[in-house]
Amino acid sequence: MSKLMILDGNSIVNRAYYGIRQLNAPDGTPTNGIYGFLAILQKLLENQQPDALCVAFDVHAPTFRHRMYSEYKGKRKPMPEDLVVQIPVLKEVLQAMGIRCYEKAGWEADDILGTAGRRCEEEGWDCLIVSGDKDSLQLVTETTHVFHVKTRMGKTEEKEYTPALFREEYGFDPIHLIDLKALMGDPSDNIPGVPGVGEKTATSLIQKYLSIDAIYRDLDAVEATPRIRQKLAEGKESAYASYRLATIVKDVPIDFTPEENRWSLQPNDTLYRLFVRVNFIRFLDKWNLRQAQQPETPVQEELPERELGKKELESFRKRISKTEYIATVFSEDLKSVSICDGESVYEAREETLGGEVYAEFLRTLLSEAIPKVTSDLKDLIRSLAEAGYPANGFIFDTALAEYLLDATASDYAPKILCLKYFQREMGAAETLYRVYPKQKEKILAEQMRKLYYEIELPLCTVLARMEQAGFCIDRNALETYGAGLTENIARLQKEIYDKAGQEFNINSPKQLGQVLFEDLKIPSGKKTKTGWSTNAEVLEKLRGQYPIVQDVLDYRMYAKLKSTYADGLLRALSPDGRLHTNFRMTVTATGRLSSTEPNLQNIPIRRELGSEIRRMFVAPEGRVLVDADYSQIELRILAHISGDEAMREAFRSGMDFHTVTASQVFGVPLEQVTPQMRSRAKAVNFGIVYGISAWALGNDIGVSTAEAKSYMDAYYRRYSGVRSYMKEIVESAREKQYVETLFGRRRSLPELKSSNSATRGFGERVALNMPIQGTAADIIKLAMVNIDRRLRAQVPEAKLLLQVHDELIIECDREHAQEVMKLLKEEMENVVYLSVPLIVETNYAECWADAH
DNA sequence: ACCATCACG
DNA sequence: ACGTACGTGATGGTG
Repeated sequence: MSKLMILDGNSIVNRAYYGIRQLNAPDGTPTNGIYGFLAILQKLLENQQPDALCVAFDVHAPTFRHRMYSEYKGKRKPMPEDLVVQIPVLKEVLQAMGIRCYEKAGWEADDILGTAGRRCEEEGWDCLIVSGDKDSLQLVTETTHVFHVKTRMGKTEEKEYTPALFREEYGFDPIHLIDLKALMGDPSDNIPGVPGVGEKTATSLIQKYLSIDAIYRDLDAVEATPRIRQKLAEGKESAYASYRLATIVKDVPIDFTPEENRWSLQPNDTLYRLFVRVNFIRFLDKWNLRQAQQPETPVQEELPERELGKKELESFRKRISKTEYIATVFSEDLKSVSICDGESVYEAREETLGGEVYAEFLRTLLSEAIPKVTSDLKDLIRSLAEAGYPANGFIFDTALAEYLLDATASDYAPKILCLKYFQREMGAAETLYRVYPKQKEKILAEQMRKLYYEIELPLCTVLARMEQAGFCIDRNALETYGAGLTENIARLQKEIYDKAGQEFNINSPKQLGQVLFEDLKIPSGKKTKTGWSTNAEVLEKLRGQYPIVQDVLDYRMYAKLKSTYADGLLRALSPDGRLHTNFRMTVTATGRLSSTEPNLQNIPIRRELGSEIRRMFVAPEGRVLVDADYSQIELRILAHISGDEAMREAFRSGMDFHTVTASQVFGVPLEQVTPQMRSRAKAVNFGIVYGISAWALGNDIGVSTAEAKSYMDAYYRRYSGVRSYMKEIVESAREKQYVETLFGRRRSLPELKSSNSATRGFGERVALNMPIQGTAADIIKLAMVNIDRRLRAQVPEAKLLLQVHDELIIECDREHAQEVMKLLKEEMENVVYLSVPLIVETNYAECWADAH
């Protein structure tokens, strides 16, 4: 049998809009509703594979229901403005996809869904109604199912309602949903129902009597309290009116046949251009859309492409040494490179030219004299260095540039940039050649020259060297440590099975939740999302009362250390006995680096057992590790940019900042600050940096929201400059749609325009946090560039190994340790002058644990 | 592919 | 009435 799928357009786009984060087209118009709609549609197409497809929309006009009942509100609250503007674009997209949209003045989308369902039944089709609205469940029959989509706690839940499933949940047939609504009403639509009868009463009445007709046929026989019977009697008219309002119409006068909606996706140029325009690159790939024709206004013909032969090499060398710049794109194995000089695209291959000639060609190409643009420069420098080629003359990295221009984009590959800048596709080398001048102009116009040319670009070389150097690991010690963990895991596993009286997979939160909170009936295992929450915060509270919970906590700790660290790091260890991480420069929204394969920025330290792992991060014989870390850099930056004199003074005094804060917030002399007061003050300080709410703070330190609020009020009284700064930065962000660091790094904040209060709240917290976290990132990056330069001149054997956001680790010969510590402290503390001192603590030892 | 969890600053 | 810290990455389980 054929199947038609019909979507309730307004309700799905609403779910989509609230379900995903803010998203904008390059021209700044919001697109999250459309994107979410298409994401839902794409998933549905994959799972349901309908033969026919269409969408129903509400029309903004009074319906027969309004005429029937003047108070009728129609669908819920008005659509937010930044979703309203997306609807025409969504319809444009649907049209380009060849999907029919139905709407009819005087009826709601629900009525069109009902009509579609009936016509399908008449024609012998199955029908699947997709909606985020429960009203349409009254339409469920054996052949018409309702696919209900809802978003809860940030995730989407989907359910396909059959008559059986509906009965299971409600206890009566789908058609009687109308009777239920007739009794209980619907405040959001202003359907009155029977005053005084709520959901519970209404549900049990309908379960027993099925319909309002049956109830009113013999009201005196209805089993209910006299009071309820009285309400029912008084509300009879209202109930029948509500019944009519709640009934979905199944014969809207529209032309509709399932047949006319037969559908499969036909890629076409209009759709392609539309997706490029709104930057839906993901769907281009997912739906295999390719440019079919040349764009109507071609930018320029694509450049001719040819392979370089041996004989041409000499003249080619001369040619490129005279051009202003060229773009180069290397294959991953470096065995070929394509080059664009603005007139042609050339391909040089080791295979054709021969190893010797190709190598010689590369050496020329990589000289300082030939200015080159590329993408992912840091990775290229590292690959080239590992193959024995020094890389010189790279003047621009398009991915890195775009990261400064748009820090929250997810992909900076040439292909993506090409679509973004030229709305078409071309070869990678040609893309880089053409994108470079445009990006450079923007970088300069946005005052990012220093950030780009003096921090990010030079940092590529520094990071490439750090990755290549790698961190030396004591393999034997790590293996022994891992074996110790294994023993403990086995012991705890046995213990847990014993106490639970059954065997199960402790690593499965689902099974664990089942065992703890259902089988063992441990109480207050509240907090559900997709089941029981079993995280450390929850278990911590039950630990004292239930020995098995303590075992689970221990088990978790050992299992984590074993899988991620002991086994994970050993797996990543190179034959040279070192861990070579990959620093990623274009990932974070704030300007920080990230570290992968392996991540060396999250090696344990907070707990004793975990921090043992840092003993296995060592210096080779005769060498030491020098560790330097900024003390309270983020709070110092806050003191600087907020201009708060009290806070600045606290840092200038050189005393422990959290203690000073505690003394001021709790109004006691410094020497009377207790450890608990200090720790609470510390939490408040952190909260301020993150963009605090009293609720979250209270939750974090285990006091009531009211108490947390009193701390915050005291904090703001004492540091009033911080409060006014926080106000100002959010205001400025709202106005400019972005925030920036001291060095001019930006993060755009479309979230602040959202009509969704949660999204807006997020935007506000980001506005508070990004300038602080980002400035700290800028500062340490600049320090790294300077340190690297000085080390190479002054202590060439010393090597930077690792950066962990506010910490640097260097490996050097033991006899240079003092000199390196001095150099680090000097460079890090004086990299920039703020209104408060930057303080760096240094230390050295043979392993990371002792050096920190 | 996505979630829950947990490691870090 | 709701939903709540900021920024990351790796792992094992699950559908």
